Order: sequence, then structure tokens, then C-alpha cells
Amino acid sequence: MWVLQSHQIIQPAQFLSHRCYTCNGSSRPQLCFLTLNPSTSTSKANKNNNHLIQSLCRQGNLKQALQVLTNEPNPTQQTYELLISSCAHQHSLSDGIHVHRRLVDSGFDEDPFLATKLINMYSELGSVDHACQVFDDTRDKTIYVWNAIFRALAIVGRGEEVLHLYGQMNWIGIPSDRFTYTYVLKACAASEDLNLPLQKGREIHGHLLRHGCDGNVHVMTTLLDMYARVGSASYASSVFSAMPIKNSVSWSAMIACYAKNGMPIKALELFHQMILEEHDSYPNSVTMVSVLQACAALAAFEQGKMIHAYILRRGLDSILPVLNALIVMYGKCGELALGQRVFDQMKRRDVVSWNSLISNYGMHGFGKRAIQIFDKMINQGVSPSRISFISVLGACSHAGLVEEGNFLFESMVSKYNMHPSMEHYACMVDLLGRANRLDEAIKLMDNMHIEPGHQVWGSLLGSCRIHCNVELAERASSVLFELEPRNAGNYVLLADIYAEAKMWDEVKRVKNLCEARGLLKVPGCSWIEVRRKIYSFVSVDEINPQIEQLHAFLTKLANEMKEQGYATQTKEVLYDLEEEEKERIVLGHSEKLAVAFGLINTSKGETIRITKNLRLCEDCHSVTKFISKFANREILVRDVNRFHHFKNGFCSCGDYW
DNA sequence: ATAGGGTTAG
Repeated sequence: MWVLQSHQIIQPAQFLSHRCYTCNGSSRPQLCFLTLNPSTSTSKANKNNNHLIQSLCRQGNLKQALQVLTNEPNPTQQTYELLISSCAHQHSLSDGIHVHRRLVDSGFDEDPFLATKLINMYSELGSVDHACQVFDDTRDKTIYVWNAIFRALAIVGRGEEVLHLYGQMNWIGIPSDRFTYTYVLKACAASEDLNLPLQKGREIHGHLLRHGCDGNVHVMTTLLDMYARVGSASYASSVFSAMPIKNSVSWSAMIACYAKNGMPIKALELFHQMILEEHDSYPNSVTMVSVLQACAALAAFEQGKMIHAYILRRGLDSILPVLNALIVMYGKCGELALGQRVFDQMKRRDVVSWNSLISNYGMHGFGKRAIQIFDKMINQGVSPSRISFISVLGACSHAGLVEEGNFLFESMVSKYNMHPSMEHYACMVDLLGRANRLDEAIKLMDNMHIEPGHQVWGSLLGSCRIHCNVELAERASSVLFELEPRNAGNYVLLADIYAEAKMWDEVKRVKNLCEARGLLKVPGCSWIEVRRKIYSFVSVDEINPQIEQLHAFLTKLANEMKEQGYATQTKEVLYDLEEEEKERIVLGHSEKLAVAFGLINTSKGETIRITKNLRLCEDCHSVTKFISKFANREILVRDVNRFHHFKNGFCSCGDYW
């Protein structure tokens, strides 16, 4: 932790004088800037040496440049400038430190220009603490110096320190400029330790308005993005509409905001507005990545295909992130073969391309295939990333491949020298727990080298839900209520488990606890795309104009099913009600409404594609299996975890989900 | 001398 020392806070008048306020001029008498000005050297040899160092730096020959430096008593500012940028370019921290030392010896540590360069160099070399040291040692802190340290700290997420220093800068009376605002806003958004990023961000918003920066595209886009990152899409959108000048970056930032904050329909609407409205901002590859993400989130296959065609027309189909996003989009629309085709046709692939393909197969329950692709990636010399392991372990989990998953998990350390993170442990607990090997899951948790976090306990609780283990669920949820008291999902899971065990008093207790803490259960919501339009359904929907028709359809279907010996699975209903009433509630589940809507509004032979924001309930699962046979339709449902491909009375998950 | 948006998992 590094902060500006309290004795360094000084009054503006004092700050402007060149007297050292830290030591009152006593500590570095040898560094008097005026008497030892290196530029006063006129020797021809020196001049040549300086030129030589500079040209060596320009050629990228840092080592030789440093050798010449040892014979040069009076390097110039420009020489240092080139040396510093060369060290950054060559990624050599040790050389950077060496140049810095020489620079101090030459008395250039009073030069704010070089201090700025040094801070940027250290930031690029990953040593922010060195950068802070330079900042501390620089008495004449110009706005460039301040901005450089803000940038360095913001990049590594030390937002709290940026804001602390920003406060000091304001107090001293140094005016911010447009660059300052971009860094400080980034610090709000990227801060890991900031309590109230939104509040702080709004404060900076006020400052920049007072400084008249509201016409600057860079500042305003950063502001928009800051609101997006702290989850305030509505603030972001009001900044966006207030912007007098917008460019492609501002449009992309706004689209990305919607795509990332669970508003994919708005993202697509804004994209269409971007294309149709008269202005100079055209979508580029970055825009398209967010648009594809929105299609993926909605499983909007028709839209996705149109966007793909647009990408081809605009010649954006050679850009790696765009192609990767296409693989994901097709995968999340249930079109594995199309995702594979994009992958096969790529001229270059990176680890993200491989990971995307692995998780596509994993999501669809093709665990063995996912492992094969993982192995193929290794064989082609691509080193797996942390996410590669999360993807492949997730694939094992969906397919119940416990031994394979264990093997891969062990190989992480033994073969790839990678230490499993919290997420990896969460995957393993999920894998073991789903397979009803809860004892092994607990054992793994006991042997973790880090304290198990909410992800891990959450996986365990999810497994308890599947296997209705009340005792373990109580243990897991008591930890979770401590770790993330505001996550309503945990309360719902526990209540589900109690309900299944018919422990109605306990159900009530958990529901009351949830209510007392002011938490709302996330409503079940499903989406379906019909003729390029997206329709959404929430459970017990009364807004949809076809709702009567849908209910009639479902009731008729339910009767039909009963005649064929099907019993409604009502155990997921959280109330102790009459069976008939429970059936009515289960009948109103959003995914059933969406399935019914799809059947009514599409033609025979058309695949029905549905996404759901929660896990598919057991009754919906068996009803959809029934419908797929009864109506002879393929139905694809993607829930939060994975795909269910219903066909001819069976589901691709093999009832393991 | 310094600035803004995007990809993989759960």
C-alpha cells in the first residue's frame, strides 16, 4: 500500500517554489539542477555519444546503448527519453531500474518530463510501486506527472489510491484536464476495494461537468462506460443521449453496456438504430462482438445469422474476436455444427477460439468430444488457459465424467504447473456433487489451499438441491448467508430443498429471512425468437395478448398427458398448497408458456429455440420431453447451465442436469 | 508526453 505522505501535502504557493519541502533542501545537495545542467556540455565526443545511444535505442539495440551510456558522462534529456522507452519496449525492468539510477545521478530526477516517462515505463513493466516512488520523488508535479500515476494505478485496479491522490491534487489546487477525468473514471469502475463506485463516479461526473468537459467524446464515453461497469445502465444511457458528439466508440460502449447488463434486446435495438440513423458512426469489429453477445444471450438464431451476413458484407470476418464471438453465438443458439464450421474455416486461432469450442460441446452434454478438443488443442501446441480448464471441467460435469474430470484437474498442477483457482474448485465440487459424490466434494473442499469461497459453497448447495440433502444444504447455506447475504438465489435453493422434504415451517422461515433482508427472488423468464422477433415470458404472465390461448393450450395438453399416465411434478412449488393449485402454478412456468407460444406460432418441422434465466424445473423438463414426441417437434432449451435438446420424447441431457 | 468500446467459464 502506498500513499502520499502527510508531510508532503503543502500549500499551493509553497508547491510552486522549487525548494524541496520534504527535506528542506538538505538531503540531495549534489543534485542542484541549475549548476549541473547536462545540456551545457558542448564536447563533440559527448554529442556523438548521445547521438549514438539514441540511434541504438531507435534500432532496438538497448544492450549496446547501455554500454555506450557507461562512457557518457553527460547524457541529455532526449537520450534518457529514448533509453526509457526502449526499456519499456524491451520489457526489461532491470535495465529500466539501471537507467533510472543513472538519471538520478545526472540530476534529471527534477525533470517532470522524464518523471512522466519513467512512471509510464514502470507501469508498462508491471512495477507500479517503482512508479509510485518516482511520483513521490518528483517535486515539480505537473499535470502530466499526476495523470501518469493515475493511469498506472488505475490499470492495476488500485482505484482507491487514485481517488485519494485525486483528492489531494484538488486540494492543492492543480486543475484536472480531460485526461485526468478518463483515468479517474476508470479508477472508479475498475476499483476492487471501492465501497461505493457509483457514488464516487457520480461525484467525478459532477466535477467534469463543472470543468466543461461534457463535450469531449473521450471523457463522455469513459463516463458512460464507468456507469456501465458499475451496473447502472440507466445512467449510462442518459449520458449517451446527452452526448453532443457520438462516434463508433460511444455507440459500441452503449451497446456493450446493454449486452453485459442483461439487456440484450436493448443492445440489438440500439444496433439497428445505429445502422439506420443518419450519422457518421459505423459499426466496427468491436461493435459486432457485443452485438453477437446479445444474440447469443437470447439464442436469437435468425438475428444471429443476419448479423453474420452483415459481418461478411462489411469485411469484418477476418478479425479474431469477431470469429470467436461467432463460435459462441452459434453454440448458444444450439447450432454446434455452425460453430464448428466457423472454427474450421479460421485461418488463425487463439486459445479463446479453442475454449469457445470446448464450452460449446460441454454445454450440449458432449463431454467426451470436449475433452478430445482440449487434447487436440494441446497437441497443436496451444497452451491451455485457466478458462480452458473451467470449460473442460464444466463439460465433464454436464456429462457426468467424474474420472476424466479428476484426471484433468490433477494434470493442471502436475502437467501445466497451474494452481487451481476458486473457480476450478467450484467446477470440481459441481462435478462431484452432481454425480452424488458429496463426500468426495467435501473432502476436496477440506484440502483446498485457499479458503473455499461462495462459488464453491454455491456449487455444493446446488448439488444438495439435486440430491435433496437437507443436512448438508443447511451447512452450506449457513456459510453462504455469511459470505453473500444479498444473493437471493441461495435462499431460494434452500427453500426448494426444504419444500421437497415437505418441511413447510422451514420453508416459511427461509422465505421470511429473505423478505426481512429485502431480497427479491429473480422471476423465471424465458425467451423465444419467432420470425426474427423476440418474445419474452415471465411465469404467470398476464401481459401477453395470447395468454388465454396459451393457457387453454397447456391445459388441454396437460389433460392429454394425464390420460397417457403422466403425473405433474409439483415438488418445486414452494408453498404447501392443494395439489390442484400447485398444478396451476407449474402450468404457468415461463418456459411452458414459451413452448406453447412456439408451437402455436411456428410451422411444423421448425425447431423451437428457448432460453431461460434459471435452471429448468423437473416438470417443465418432462412436459417438454412429452411435447417433443406428441407434437413431433425438436425443441432446444438453454437454461442457465446447459442445453436441453428435446426430440422424440427424449432429452439430450439424459435427465442428468 | 497522456485518452474511450469488444472475445472464452460459472
